[in-house]
Amino acid sequence: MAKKKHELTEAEWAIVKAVWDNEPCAAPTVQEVLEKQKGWAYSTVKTMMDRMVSKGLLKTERIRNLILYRSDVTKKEAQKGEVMRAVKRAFDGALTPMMQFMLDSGELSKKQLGELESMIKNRKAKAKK
Amino acid sequence: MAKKKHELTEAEWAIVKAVWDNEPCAAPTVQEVLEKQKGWAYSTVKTMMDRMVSKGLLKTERIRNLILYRSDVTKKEAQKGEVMRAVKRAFDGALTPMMQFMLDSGELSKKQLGELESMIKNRKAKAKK
DNA sequence: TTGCAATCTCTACAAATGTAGAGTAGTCTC
DNA sequence: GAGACTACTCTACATTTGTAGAGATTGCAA
Repeated sequence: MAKKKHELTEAEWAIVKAVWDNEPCAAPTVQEVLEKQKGWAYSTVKTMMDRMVSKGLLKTERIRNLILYRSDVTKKEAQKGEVMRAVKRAFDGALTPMMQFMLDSGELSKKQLGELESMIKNRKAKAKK
Repeated sequence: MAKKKHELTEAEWAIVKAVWDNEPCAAPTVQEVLEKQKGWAYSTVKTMMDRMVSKGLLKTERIRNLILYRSDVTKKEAQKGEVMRAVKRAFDGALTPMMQFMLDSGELSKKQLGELESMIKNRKAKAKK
């Protein structure tokens, strides 16, 4: 089975995050969360969730007439899909130039840079093995 | 004037890259590039390019009946738009977790890690000032 | 049993995005 | 001038994504 591509739309992100935070949960639960964040109506949310089921992003379990939703894409999978899409589009698939771009953005504090440096050292040590 | 948000669609990326590589250029030039890459017909490309003009991503200059296109978004602006969209969607707007995620991806060689480490040190030194 | 709340289903529409063919217009060469 | 070539214009359609109201169904409490 081919590796599934997880490239979520803006609305799908909002929904899957709400599901991650509440799963297993019913559609009205997700709708309440997104009513506050986006002002979405129940039928909006339900429609999109059912589409996400069709797309393999969510899965359902029926208990009597209640439908419980669970995510079928992990947070890491979704994040990877988003990151790799950005890398592919904006940096022709090259991870390092994108990291350099982010470092050059000037939005990282000295502390954050220090943390990243430590992480890189750890990474290098492991890569040495 | 508010800062424009540059979040390009998949097709827009393909087109703007071709324009960057050839500007100023006419639509048929872009189409030839994308015919090879995507199999797109002239009218497909022209339509999308004109929509991009409406969206402020490209601009035109008419010389007799020939229309020359130029990008109205720089590579850096477009890259920033893509990166920040990914950060916002997948990491709730936090740059550092995304960089950590990328470091954890295991796709960087020891050499690349070393280069990044050097860059971070430079960045830290500058941030100290 | 009835009424109400909760949830689901059905259906619809709009905008954005992707895709393209047919027709028109201008220029250049013969 | 005619024809060929190049580029533009006009128009259309499909899919995807976003958005939602109205109606139907089920379960529980009174």
